[in-house]
Amino acid sequence: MGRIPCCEKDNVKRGQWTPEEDNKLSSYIAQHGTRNWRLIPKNAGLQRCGKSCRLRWTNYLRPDLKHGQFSDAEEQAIVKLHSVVGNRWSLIAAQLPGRTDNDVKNHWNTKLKKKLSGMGIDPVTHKPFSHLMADIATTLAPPQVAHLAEAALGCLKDEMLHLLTKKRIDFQLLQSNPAPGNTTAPYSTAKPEDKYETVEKIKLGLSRAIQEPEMVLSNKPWDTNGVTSENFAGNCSGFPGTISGYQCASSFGNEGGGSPWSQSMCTGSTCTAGDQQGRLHGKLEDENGEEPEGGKDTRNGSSIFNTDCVLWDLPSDDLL
DNA sequence: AAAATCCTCAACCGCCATTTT
DNA sequence: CAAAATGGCGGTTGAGGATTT
Repeated sequence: MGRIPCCEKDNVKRGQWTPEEDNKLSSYIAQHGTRNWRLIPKNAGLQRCGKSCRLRWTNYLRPDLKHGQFSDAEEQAIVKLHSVVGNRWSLIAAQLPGRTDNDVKNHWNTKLKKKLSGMGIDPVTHKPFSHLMADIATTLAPPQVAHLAEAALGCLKDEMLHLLTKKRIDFQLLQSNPAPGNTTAPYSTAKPEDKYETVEKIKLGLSRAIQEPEMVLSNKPWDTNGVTSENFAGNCSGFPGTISGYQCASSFGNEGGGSPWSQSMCTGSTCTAGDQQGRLHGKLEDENGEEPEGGKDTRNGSSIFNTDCVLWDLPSDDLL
């Protein structure tokens, strides 16, 4: 019945590969190829699981792999593709010659996610955080929106505190040369207790917003009283700090008024992962070996955060 | 200079679809 | 057709180097 196990689990070496092991594996594969991973470690004289050998080969030893820094074009491609297919690392890596899914995943998790967050863009949806808040706000009643707004501002404040306390020297320089009209230094005296308080406020605000189900309105206009998207935005715009041009106020309740980035990457409800995922798949099916449009597009020398970037324009009948 | 913290990335884990027996 | 292995994938972990305190 079935097939024999790929390896004896308890007689297998784990952990980092040594240069000797790499040599054995590389030379064996150079001679015999990668037909059967179960047999490869045995035949190559390695005390490794076949799966471990496959990973080592595909992620590190393959001669066609690129090692080293990701270029701007590669980063831009990853961000674009991620906005279309999400965490489908193998699909994304397939569009980046010489990069593995593991490379792409690691780079995303350690660098690109932070870059996007730092710009005020949610790395999951690729929408500005302000748009997400507006989306949520439209489904909540005014009291809940107020709590949510408070929580959101708390989050931003907390993030600013973190940045400012980490980059103390920069902040001190800023204080000695305050920007015109900005005479306040709201975070200069921030104490750990303040930060803790903020976190507690966020938790409280969010839980209050969530724990009022009876106040949720269904398709009911609620902006005649209390907090509206506009005055929520107004509150937000009062926050001393916009992130890379993403003014909270300019995005709220104004789909067309968002950033160029948001327009090109995800424009409100038109950004549906399933739809565009299919488009990518259609592209991957292309067997003529030509570089996809997205690939060319990413090599135009523009920066990763170039606001002119455009998603692939592919036929919608190529859906998955 | 030492300790603590952060960051990167190779490697592993577990799941799922496919393949093989 | 069923059972079990394989291959592939995304998520997670942890060692070790870098940076900060």
